[in-house]
Amino acid sequence: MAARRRSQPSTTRTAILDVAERLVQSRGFNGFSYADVAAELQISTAALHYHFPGKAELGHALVDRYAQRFGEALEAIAAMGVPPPEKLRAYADLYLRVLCDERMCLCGMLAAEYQTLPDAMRNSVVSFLDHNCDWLADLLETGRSEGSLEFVGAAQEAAQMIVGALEGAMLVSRPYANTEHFEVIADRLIGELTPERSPARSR
Amino acid sequence: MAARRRSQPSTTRTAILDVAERLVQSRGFNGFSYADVAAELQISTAALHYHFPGKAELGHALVDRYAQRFGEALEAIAAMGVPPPEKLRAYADLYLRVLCDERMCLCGMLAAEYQTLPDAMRNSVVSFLDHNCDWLADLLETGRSEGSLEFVGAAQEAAQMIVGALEGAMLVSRPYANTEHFEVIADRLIGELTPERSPARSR
DNA sequence: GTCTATAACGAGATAGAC
DNA sequence: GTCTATCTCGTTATAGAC
Repeated sequence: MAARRRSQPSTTRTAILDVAERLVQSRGFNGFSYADVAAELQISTAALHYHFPGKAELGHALVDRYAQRFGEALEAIAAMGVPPPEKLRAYADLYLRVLCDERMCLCGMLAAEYQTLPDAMRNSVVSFLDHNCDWLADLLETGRSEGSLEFVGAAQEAAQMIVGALEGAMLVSRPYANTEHFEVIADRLIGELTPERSPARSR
Repeated sequence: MAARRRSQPSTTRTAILDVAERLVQSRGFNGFSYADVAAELQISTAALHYHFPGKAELGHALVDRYAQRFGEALEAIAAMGVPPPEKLRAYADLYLRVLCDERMCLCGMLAAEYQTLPDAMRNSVVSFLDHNCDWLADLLETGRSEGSLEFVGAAQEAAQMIVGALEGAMLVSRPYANTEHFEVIADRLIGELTPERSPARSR
């Protein structure tokens, strides 16, 4: 029972985070309200304020939880025991899975609203992007040294491009309400990093 | 005097659009209010309602004007009498100039907030993206047939990737409050489309 | 065209009972 | 932990005077 209490961070708190997360990812931090979350959970907004004193605190908890989960997903991919190109594909699939749920990446959404965010949230958004870039740069460098990935210049810069391009792919895909738009971009990105065994036509 | 009146769509109306445009590009459509615009122009919100009955109408006017200006910029580039790679660079520079002003692309911002937008605005955002893709696909196809640009697969798909990647580059660059992040991505994008002999980096 | 005044509503937040 | 009730403020919008 003690063990259970320790691993149970209040079921309501988690439910609030889950609903708020989906709302922010689909409508933006400035596009949802405590009332929206409360209505969906059939509780009062006062209950929300018990768990999260203000919207800023809720937002901060959201992005921190998201970043932690994403970080765990990255570790899982890193541990996967497949070659770098497949890990790169698995990375892009993380984004695709979010998009399939008709959501934008939480931190991509918050990046758009960056200038209106509380300070604490801003820092967490930048940390998320940095962490992704670092992880990717490491993967890219490993792949290049093995010969399984090909790119010019610094791995950090190639990583920046991948993160930016995937976030942008999600951004422009959602208005079309399909995932093909995203997949086309992800495929091209990965294709450009993968050595060509059968050279493409070029004059 | 008649000519003047014809080419003068009310100086206040234009001023409202200018201020609102900047606010939406920096804070989002859900992150600004009539009061913000009114305060900056030192007029009342009632005056705003005279020119634009509601926020939806103002938003629609904003995105339509933006799309028209962007379209004119594309025509100007198309008419430039330089080879396709330079036109591609000029295209990326359109985005860079927006970012230098600490703004997101208006339609990129609205794409993030897409699910909260009035219908009329939604359609205009999609039209903007489509127009950009079509224009780029045409440029890419021309470049490939000339041998000045290189890419695999359909021009439409390569164009989708460029639009998505540039929008994403703006998105992730703004939290870093510099343009280098964007420029790194733009340079890589262009570099990948340019045959090896001339790396041709500007700056 | 622009103003003041105000209505109508929603959002974020707090107090205090249970 | 959750509720009801309430408060304050900001936002959108309208009415009517000038």
